[in-house]
Amino acid sequence: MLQVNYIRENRAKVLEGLTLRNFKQPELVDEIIKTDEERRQIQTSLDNLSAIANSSAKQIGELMRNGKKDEAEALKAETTSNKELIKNLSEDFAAAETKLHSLIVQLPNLPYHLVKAGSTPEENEIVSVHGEPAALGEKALPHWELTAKYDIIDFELGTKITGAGFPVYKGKGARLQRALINFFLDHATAEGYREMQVPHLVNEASGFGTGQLPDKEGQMYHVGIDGLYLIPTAEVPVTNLYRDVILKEEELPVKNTAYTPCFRREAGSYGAHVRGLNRLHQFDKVEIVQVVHPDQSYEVLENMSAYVQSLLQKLGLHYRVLRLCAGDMGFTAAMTYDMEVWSAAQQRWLEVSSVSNFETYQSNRLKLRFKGATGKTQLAHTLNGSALALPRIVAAILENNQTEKGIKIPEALVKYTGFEYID
RNA sequence: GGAGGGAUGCCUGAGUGGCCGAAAGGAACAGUUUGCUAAACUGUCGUACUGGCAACGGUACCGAGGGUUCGAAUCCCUCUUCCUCCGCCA
Repeated sequence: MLQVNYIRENRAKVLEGLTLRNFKQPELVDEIIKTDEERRQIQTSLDNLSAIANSSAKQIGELMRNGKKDEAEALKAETTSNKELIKNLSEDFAAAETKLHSLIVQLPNLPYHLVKAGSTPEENEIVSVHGEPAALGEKALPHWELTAKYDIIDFELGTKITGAGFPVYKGKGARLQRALINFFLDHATAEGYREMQVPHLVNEASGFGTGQLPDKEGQMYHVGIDGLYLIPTAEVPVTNLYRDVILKEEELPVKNTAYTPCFRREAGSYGAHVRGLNRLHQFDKVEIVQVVHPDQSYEVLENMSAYVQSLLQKLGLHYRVLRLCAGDMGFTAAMTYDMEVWSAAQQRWLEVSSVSNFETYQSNRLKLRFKGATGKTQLAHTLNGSALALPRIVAAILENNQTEKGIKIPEALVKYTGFEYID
């Protein structure tokens, strides 16, 4: 959520940023400024009236203590008339705040200056490409055939238990999942992230804090009876750990990592592109999250990107790094790098990680601040990234590493799987 | 699930209708003193909105939301959460 004061003082910049994003309702900005103006006017009147009421109440107390009952009663009568006014103004004030909030929540984050205009995935910038595509013969199979061939992932079985998009991992398939989770977690820990285990269901306040609510309401599974949501990513619980927290400056940067399953409704996406492991309703992911000093957040973003890339390199995957264009970025991000691995059998790039700097967009919602040497509290910057999301990594490993002898497990992973081939 | 007891500032903890944005102690920070460390002494020490060029003010907040009252940390209602006991259970 953008800060009202910032919007008020930087109207032109805000509009410019929104335009870059192709934001459809720039008129919201002026509406926000206008509502804020009203809000402040009401507050001024309300504060003045309250000040009078407070001093009257004090006087009445004074008079009572001195036994001047008549005078006290007279003053009481006078004050009563103010009450109605204060009550009305308070209601107006609350209404203005609610309105302001509901408006400001509709504005996405502003893109960082390096982010280019654009609205479609095709307009994303390719920052770099690493490795070579695996050279596969004519007989190369897509992963959904490989998983059936080696009986390691069962999509139909999952359908019976739950529905489409909830696969069952079997034997070496299950073991591969566990190996990847440990591999990612071990590396994150070595990189200085603290491993956390967090709830997989979150309340509404948490959903709001990281920006899933109210924007992406329909993307999350909702446990209505308890008012809870299944997490679409560990970002939600891990970042919300710091909701309503004022950190000491020396506690920064905060670096946490967590493995969680992720649940996404993915309403309305069907077809060839979502076959197999390409898009699931439940999948596993290791996430890295940082809370940092505003001066450092872009440096940290680069570090996180480099870290994620180091994982892809260790797994021997051909990948590329994209800087998302303004219109393709998530609502809450100021800058995002996507990492995509090459799926040799499908002949397409698969997104396996998204690393973003949210600047103060989340921290403003979360009230996540730090107190600096000057004693001033200010909003921290938050960042997070997948490191990594499993299904598409699995898809790429299966497809790119298929051989006559079976699926060859990447060298770095063998000590985690305990086997070299899936056959 | 049932019964009872709590929730106050960074921490401990006082406060049961006005003089309380909140005692006291501790921690932390700054300074004085000191050969160094320690101790002692002095000062600072919540958040947010808002008025003002500033100096300096105003308002709100004592788990959350409502209510009573001229006036609420204090009384009433609802909710959340923690603790103790009972029941159930991985």
